[in-house]
Amino acid sequence: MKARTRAAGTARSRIIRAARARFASVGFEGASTRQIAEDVGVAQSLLLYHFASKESLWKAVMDDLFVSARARLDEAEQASRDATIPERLMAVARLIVQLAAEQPDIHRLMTIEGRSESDRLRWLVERHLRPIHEKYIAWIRRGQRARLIRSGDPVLLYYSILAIAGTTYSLAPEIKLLTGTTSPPAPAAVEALIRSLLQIETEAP
Amino acid sequence: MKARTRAAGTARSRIIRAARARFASVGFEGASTRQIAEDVGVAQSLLLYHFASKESLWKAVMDDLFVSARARLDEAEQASRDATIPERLMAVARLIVQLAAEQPDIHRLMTIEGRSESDRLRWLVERHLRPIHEKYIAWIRRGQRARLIRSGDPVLLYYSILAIAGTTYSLAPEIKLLTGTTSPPAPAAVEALIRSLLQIETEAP
DNA sequence: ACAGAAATTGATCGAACGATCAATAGCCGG
DNA sequence: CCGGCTATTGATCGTTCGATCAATTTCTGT
Repeated sequence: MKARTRAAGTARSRIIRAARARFASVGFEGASTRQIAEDVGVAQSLLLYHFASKESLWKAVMDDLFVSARARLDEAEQASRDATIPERLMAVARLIVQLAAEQPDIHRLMTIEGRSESDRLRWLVERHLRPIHEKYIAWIRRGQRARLIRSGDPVLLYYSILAIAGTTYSLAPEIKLLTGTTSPPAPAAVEALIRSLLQIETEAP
Repeated sequence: MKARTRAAGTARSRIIRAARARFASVGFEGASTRQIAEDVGVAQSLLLYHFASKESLWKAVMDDLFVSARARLDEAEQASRDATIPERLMAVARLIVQLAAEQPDIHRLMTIEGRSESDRLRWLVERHLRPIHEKYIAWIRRGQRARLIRSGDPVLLYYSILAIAGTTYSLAPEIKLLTGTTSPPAPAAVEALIRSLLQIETEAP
């Protein structure tokens, strides 16, 4: 059992990593299990041994992504436990920017899936997105009631944060072609933009 | 000749419209010419008669999209000819928001293509994106020199405008599933967010 | 060392893919 | 009313897709 998990783990995780990259660049329908298998260097039939179908492989990729993301979000929440609501929100936003910069595939995968009402999107919303999003949208509401965050539809504000944080890094290939710039913007610059957007005053300690 | 163009026009344009929807929802690789043909109600071979290949169909979709978009952008520029740079930029931003709301497929298509460095992206950047983007990025620079727009990387600011304007409407299915909201945010609310982002003072006439 | 379970492979299925092409239907100028 | 072009179709090619399965290698517990 221990050994099985370890042995399968390495192959499984290599498959998940390759699948994440493929799904992120050409979408679910465009990605092929054969191409993913070739990326990893294993037989195509091995993919469907570890994951019953292409769809369960996709779900495994998403689970893998969100389990670690949610753990880090919980950390950030705990670390900012004693701060004001706007600053707690900015702490979360900072982590979101950081995650987007480290793994632009996250935003790519979500924008690919979020645009058409599919069964996969429904699964993703109920399993991962709702628990995260509803919490932070509630935070925005609290901040607005205290007049510490600009007014306006909290959902719109929340998705704008995700949009700014993600787009900058997920569209890096386009920006590179357009400007010739090789290195993407620093997370701190993106964070400052989000602060402007929410009209949160910079702390003056 | 006249009759050919008209007769071909209707079929051609119906194919382009259906192809745009398919490419926007499942990406280039995921879309199939057979599925598009079925949407239109014509034979699959007709697609490859009007457009030599799947790739030229995609290019025709993009041309169709950008020709009208650029015309409307030119209009907006002309109409705001005598305003200050920040207000001219806001006029353009307002139109971008409006376009994104009317045709969310635009943003979907661009975010699908912009994430991996493909020949199609190179074609898109050189043919359509560069002429548009470079102009407005230069506008942002001018506004910053006059201290009328917040400082920071102009490219980052520009892509943030596109991100906020587009994401709100292109991720409508996700937002609908998450919140149950049926109607997307009003363009005016999105425009106000962009104004906050750029730290452009509201006109006080 | 060996039995049994787990991991991995190669062959193969039917379906769908992009593309090609010959045949036909529809139209317009004369 | 017909001759010539255009638009449209249906059949078909080779390839690739997701999936299944039996055979084989690799590992593990005893």
